[in-house]
Amino acid sequence: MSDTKPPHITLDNFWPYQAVVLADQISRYTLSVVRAEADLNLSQWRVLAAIAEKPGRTAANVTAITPMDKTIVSRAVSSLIEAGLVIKAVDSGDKRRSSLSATASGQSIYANIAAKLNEAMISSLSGTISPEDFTEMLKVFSRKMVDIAPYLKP
Amino acid sequence: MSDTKPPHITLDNFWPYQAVVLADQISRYTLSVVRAEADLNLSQWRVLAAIAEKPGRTAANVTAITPMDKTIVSRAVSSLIEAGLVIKAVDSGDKRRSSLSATASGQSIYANIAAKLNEAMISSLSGTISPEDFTEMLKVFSRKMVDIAPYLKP
DNA sequence: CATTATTTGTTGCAATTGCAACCTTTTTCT
DNA sequence: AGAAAAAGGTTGCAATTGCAACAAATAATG
Repeated sequence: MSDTKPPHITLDNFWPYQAVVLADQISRYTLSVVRAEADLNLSQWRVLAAIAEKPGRTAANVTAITPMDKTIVSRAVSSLIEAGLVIKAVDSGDKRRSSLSATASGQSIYANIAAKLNEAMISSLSGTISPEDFTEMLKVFSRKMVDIAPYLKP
Repeated sequence: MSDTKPPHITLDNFWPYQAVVLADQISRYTLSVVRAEADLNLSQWRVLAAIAEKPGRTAANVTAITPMDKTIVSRAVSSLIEAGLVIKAVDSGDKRRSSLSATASGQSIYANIAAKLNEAMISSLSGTISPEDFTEMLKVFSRKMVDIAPYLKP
């Protein structure tokens, strides 16, 4: 289908690498906000966000939508519970799983940080690209992920 | 300028988070290829790539184009030298810096892994979006991050 | 020129992560 | 039903990272 000559690949024109660099910047920025607003690390923040935005998720659910493995989620949940931001309720039908939800305090911290992150990201968009175009780009991004997935779990 | 109602943010519609998830998948896939082809970790691979694609770079140069801090680069360079993939030449004009370059063995490993990664990523794009469009998209993303940068280094 | 500040790179140490092994509870298979 | 396999979580340990403190060399300043 394509007989285009293989282009010379360097880090700065290899999109997967650029995506990694970008994500690293996003993570560092996020971490700085999270640290300024609460005593949490990035993993804990991600788990709290996943639970707060949709109460009732189990650890496995959180693992599925997150770039963390179950080890990290398990530890993050423990510390969030200890910190009083999350509570765990063992499922009555299946004693292996527990549904997680944020306490009032957890919800409040989540809402506060989410608002700050959202504001920063939104403002970074203004004047560069329309929200519609950006949404379109995001869809492409997501599709990429699906395409790449088969390579990922060999 | 904008009085659009604040949308409800969740992880799956918050683009910075999606970018992080995508990057994580890319990194994991890259690591699997790197491990299959050489005895290197991700940091070592990134440093090797940076040096092999443009010989003469210093550790500071590598740090600048990479999502790693100088600590990690320093350690990666040490191990790459020890493994015989990279050599270091102290700059005659400025004895603090050393210009780095890949040995024949380092070049060969680099070329091999880069080709495999490139092939996989290209094929993952086919039929969804052209590499050019995708690169364009990434540029927009990068510009975003430049906008955010002021928030980043407080 | 002497002193102070910057740049380049390295090292120690604590925090975070990744992997594998493991325990329980369900599910599947015969 | 009973045995084997799978799912949901947890824990130990080694590898990797991040941060701060340092040393050495060069640049900047009075």
